[in-house]
Amino acid sequence: MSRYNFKEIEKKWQEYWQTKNIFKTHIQKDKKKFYCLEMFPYPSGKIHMGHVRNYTIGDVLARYKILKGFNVLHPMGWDSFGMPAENAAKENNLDPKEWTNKNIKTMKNQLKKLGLSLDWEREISTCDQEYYKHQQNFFLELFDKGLVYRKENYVNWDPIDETVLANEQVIDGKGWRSGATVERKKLSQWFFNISKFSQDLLDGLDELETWPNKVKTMQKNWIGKSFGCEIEFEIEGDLPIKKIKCFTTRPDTLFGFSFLALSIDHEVSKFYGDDKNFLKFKEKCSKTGTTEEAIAVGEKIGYKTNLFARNPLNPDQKVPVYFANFVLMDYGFGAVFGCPAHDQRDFDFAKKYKLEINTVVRPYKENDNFTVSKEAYPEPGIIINSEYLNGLDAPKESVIKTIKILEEKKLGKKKINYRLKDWGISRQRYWGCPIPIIYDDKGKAHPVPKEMLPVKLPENINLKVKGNPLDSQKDWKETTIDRVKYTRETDTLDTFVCSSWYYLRFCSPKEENYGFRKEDIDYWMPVDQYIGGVEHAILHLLYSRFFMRAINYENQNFKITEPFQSLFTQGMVCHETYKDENNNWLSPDEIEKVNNKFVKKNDHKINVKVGPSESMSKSKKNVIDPEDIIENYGADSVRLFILSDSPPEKDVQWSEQGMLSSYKFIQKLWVLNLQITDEIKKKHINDSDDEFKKITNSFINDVTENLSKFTYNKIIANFHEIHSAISKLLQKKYTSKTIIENYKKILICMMPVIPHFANECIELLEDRSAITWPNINKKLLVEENINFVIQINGKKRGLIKAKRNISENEILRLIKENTEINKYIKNQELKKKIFVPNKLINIIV
RNA sequence: GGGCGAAUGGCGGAACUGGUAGACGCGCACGACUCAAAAUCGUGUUUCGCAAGAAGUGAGAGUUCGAUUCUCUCUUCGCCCA
Repeated sequence: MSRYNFKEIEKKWQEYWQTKNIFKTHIQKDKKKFYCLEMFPYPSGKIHMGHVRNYTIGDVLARYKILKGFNVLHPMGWDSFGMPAENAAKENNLDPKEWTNKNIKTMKNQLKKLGLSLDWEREISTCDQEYYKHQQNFFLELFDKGLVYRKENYVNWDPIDETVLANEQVIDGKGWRSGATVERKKLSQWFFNISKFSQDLLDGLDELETWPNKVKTMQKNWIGKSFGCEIEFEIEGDLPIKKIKCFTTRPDTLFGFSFLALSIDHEVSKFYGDDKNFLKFKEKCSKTGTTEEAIAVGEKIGYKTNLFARNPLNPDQKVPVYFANFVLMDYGFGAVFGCPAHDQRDFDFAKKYKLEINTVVRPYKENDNFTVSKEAYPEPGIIINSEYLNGLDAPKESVIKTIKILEEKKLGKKKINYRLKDWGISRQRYWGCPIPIIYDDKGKAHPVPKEMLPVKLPENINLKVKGNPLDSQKDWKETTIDRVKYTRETDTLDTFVCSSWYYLRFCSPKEENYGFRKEDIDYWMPVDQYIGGVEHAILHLLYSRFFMRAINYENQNFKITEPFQSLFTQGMVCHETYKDENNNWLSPDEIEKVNNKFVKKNDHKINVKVGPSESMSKSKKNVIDPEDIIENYGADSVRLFILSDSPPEKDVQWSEQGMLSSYKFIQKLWVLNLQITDEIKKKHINDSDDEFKKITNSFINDVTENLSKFTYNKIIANFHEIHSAISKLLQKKYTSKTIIENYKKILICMMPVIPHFANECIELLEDRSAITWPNINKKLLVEENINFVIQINGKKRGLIKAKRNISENEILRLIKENTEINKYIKNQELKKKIFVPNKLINIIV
């Protein structure tokens, strides 16, 4: 019997799809569209198992929708700007562009070997000037709309490499490459005014019914809407500052006020520029780190000014004003009022500087004499020691009431605050999209005239210079327009900008004059199903949602505001980890199993410690190369395995045995296929065609249902079930018509998962009827004979085979006849019986 | 510290609105084929028990005729934010 030759057959179909341009898409107004998009990869060199999983999940859906008759847009491209290219180029003396394009070529080949239903004619690459010129144009559009601005902002500065570091490049306060202590440095940078859309981005989440709740909650928290009040404190002291504004969500605790804390960057700080002690304090603050986390964990320290703030609700009370390291300039107004009794951070601060701790909220269970002693009480309760606020339910009633009082006295006003900060888009790097801005000799920023776009990234430049390479590229940096000299902006755009609109570009990948054509957007958008890793739950998705709004702002380019109708976040691919006796990581191909023990290959004396299964990563050496697997087992087997063991949203454990078993299963299906084609040639008289039909029908039903619910792992179980069901069926005799008809339907159901195999088998059937997703016959799903469950006192005591819609009395009669079951009831009083039609009866005795 | 989620055999995981717990796969055991092994096929596989039977979905309670599913308390783990 011939084995299934996956190499030959997969190659055959992949060539067929390519040469016949099967997956090429264009607008067909008479057909329903379906836009299936997976997050495009960064061309790092080779595809990894995470890609295989992501793109297989998407491909199953895309192929299913094609079979369902949709006009499916399923594109792929490359998120090709970014630091790895620049780093690799620096290390190996290469051109980032060459390095990137080489990787793209390799990875494209690998993706093709997976047999994905992609329209490669729509391929885009963000480092391509045909792509980024439109991005520069969008930047200028947003600039014109006032959604782009420049301001001074702090960055992580590596003083040795003279470069700006991203947050993830700062490890324990040190530069990842140089090891130098990272400094805070102020740079003038460009920002997108995303915070203008805070409320809109929050409201939009409600529309996204099919997004995972987890992602929506994460976005909600990130936007961080809080309801509170802006209070102006009167200041006493010898400075020209007479008022300081501050935002609080708990104005109701004002009677517990005991200090006012300011950020070291607050405008008041400029009056302390000559104060040596303050400068020392400021330096100490910058050492504790700038991230919010570092501040939360680190010691709370303060610097006492000679100023005092008056309590607006209690004007006789004056409290000291401090600079404190835990107050951030970005949030509120860079000033917070301290209420130690009801905020742990304020409490710690008050203890340290021996400030008053006045209890103004008591727990519901306590009486009015309650005082805070060992730790702050931030929970809800009843207001005490606060004159006219006493007795109010805090914070529910008390906050609203206090704001009302403050507003009446013109001391403050209601305010909604958002945690979401504007999006800093300047990156001091070479390998990114140039920002289309030029500066005149006075340093004023001007947009590059649109007809001069794109601002091309210069090639063949020296990356080994310190700082931003573009900065030292004089002939590029200096430019003359209309005989006026300008210098170019040397920062490039955050690569998140590139991925914020690529889904629009896929609709019109070849359009030259603008980023997209309205007609294309109106037809294809929104993305019906977006699939990717949960690690992009906040930034990428939020930025994309912002970008749609920003492009649409002031000129309605298109109707929709949300780019991704549905979102699916898949889990990671994990693998066991291995270490030798010296705790060095070992890769799976460096070990083997001998006598039930893992030992090192080539040296069986070395025992291998098996660690927990963790997400595949090069550093832990627990990676499996998809290319090797495809080479050895074929694409269909890999696709089958990557879907089989776990639900797509959860992590999946890679297992060599599981992989092998998927491969074997395809071989088994092939054997079955040969049997069937053989059977078709014989001319039987029908034995029981209905049974074949029925089994096929319920299989179609199961697969269709599992497709719609994304429970792809259960589809693989369905495949196994149908395989064993048909194997049994073939022992009976059927007409070839029955077999062809039903078997073809089964193969069609397999097409989304194992397309090469299923297409080959269908071709061998030599049946001319159309290939479309089979319909489900609802009537055939109803079983005539059922297993009726008999429970005595809630315990299962037996099954009775019965006809559908059997009556209660009939079942009771059958129970009486059944000695096995009857023995549990005999001689006992019948108290109650519960009858669930077609399911069970529970008899209580 | 806050938010969200999860916990089911030796392992990955099924179980529709509360109604037969353990589908399907891996692993394991036994059998067939073979001189033998691999491959393949077949049978079995929650635990205890020879059996009848009993127990059983992280722990403890509650609602219910009936709970993996609903409610409460706790434990552990994961993710995100701080």
